[in-house]
Amino acid sequence: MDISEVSRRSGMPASALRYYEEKGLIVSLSEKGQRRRFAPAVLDQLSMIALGQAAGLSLDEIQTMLSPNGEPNIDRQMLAEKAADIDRQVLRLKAMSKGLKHAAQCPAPHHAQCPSFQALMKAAASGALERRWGKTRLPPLSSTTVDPKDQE
Amino acid sequence: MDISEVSRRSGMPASALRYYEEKGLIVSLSEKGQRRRFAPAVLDQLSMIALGQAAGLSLDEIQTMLSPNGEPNIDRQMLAEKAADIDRQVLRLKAMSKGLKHAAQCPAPHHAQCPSFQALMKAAASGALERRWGKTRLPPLSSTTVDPKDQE
DNA sequence: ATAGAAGTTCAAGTCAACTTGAGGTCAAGG
DNA sequence: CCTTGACCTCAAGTTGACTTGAACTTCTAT
Repeated sequence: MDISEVSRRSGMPASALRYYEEKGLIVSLSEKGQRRRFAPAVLDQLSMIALGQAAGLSLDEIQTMLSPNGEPNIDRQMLAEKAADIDRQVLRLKAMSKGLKHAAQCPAPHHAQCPSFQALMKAAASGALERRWGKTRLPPLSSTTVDPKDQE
Repeated sequence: MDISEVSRRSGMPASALRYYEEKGLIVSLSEKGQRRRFAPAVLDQLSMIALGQAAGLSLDEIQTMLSPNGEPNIDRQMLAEKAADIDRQVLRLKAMSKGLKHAAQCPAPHHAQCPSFQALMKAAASGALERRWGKTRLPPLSSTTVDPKDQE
């Protein structure tokens, strides 16, 4: 498969594929300067990458999970920790979703002043604010926002 | 309260507080060039900001949710969409957590080759890959990684 | 054989959410 | 009075994951 086919089938832009290869997350056959050719298995790997990203893992983390390199026990440890992180994240997200759903149909003129919204959020916030999670930020996660140039 | 007290009580660095004020997420009393003084309510707002971030909202989105400005009905709509986004994200995260937990104690030498891991991941990936979520990326989310300078 | 579509490399740009640094102000304590 | 330290502003730097552009090469189809 050439890069355009992989791009088409995976949904990822060719530039991203080159970037992943440069980072060592995927491999391509043939020499440098020549056109890349990919084995079909690369599609599975791209699924894994996308999934890992959806779960909040960095490319570096995904790489250590997928590549057959150094200590394998550190892996297991790390995986368990990541799973725990994700579980905590799930709890926070559930609370937030609940709060947002309430706010979406709350009769109060402005939800920042709505007492029950405040109560929900305050409950949810305990634990969210206690510690700041290093550099951990969450992005827009806008499924509904599809800016036009993405469609090109 | 002066900025250092807000910083201490909220856990956010002073630089972030200035940044939030510049962006219009919080307000301070007194003139420019003078030292900032904050009303106690700012702590609640900071909780909301942190919580919104934990739920994957951008500062811009948080701002439109919190500020008493333009159309209020666009708000409701957006809130409901965000809640739905978050629910979808929860599903993906649960699948990922499950997969990771399995991988953490899977007997296969390398989980990329473990059949049941692959099955789990493949199931989870359906939907994660179908569409790419605009520019949506997820960050490290490392609760366990506390780099030393954060403690300073 | 040759146009042009599609590929290549490498450097530089982008974006969000901050942080860091330089240089300046101001109030209080010794 | 003068130093110290907490504060101020404004500009520039950081990080991760890519994207974009320029300049060049290589397939593919006519």
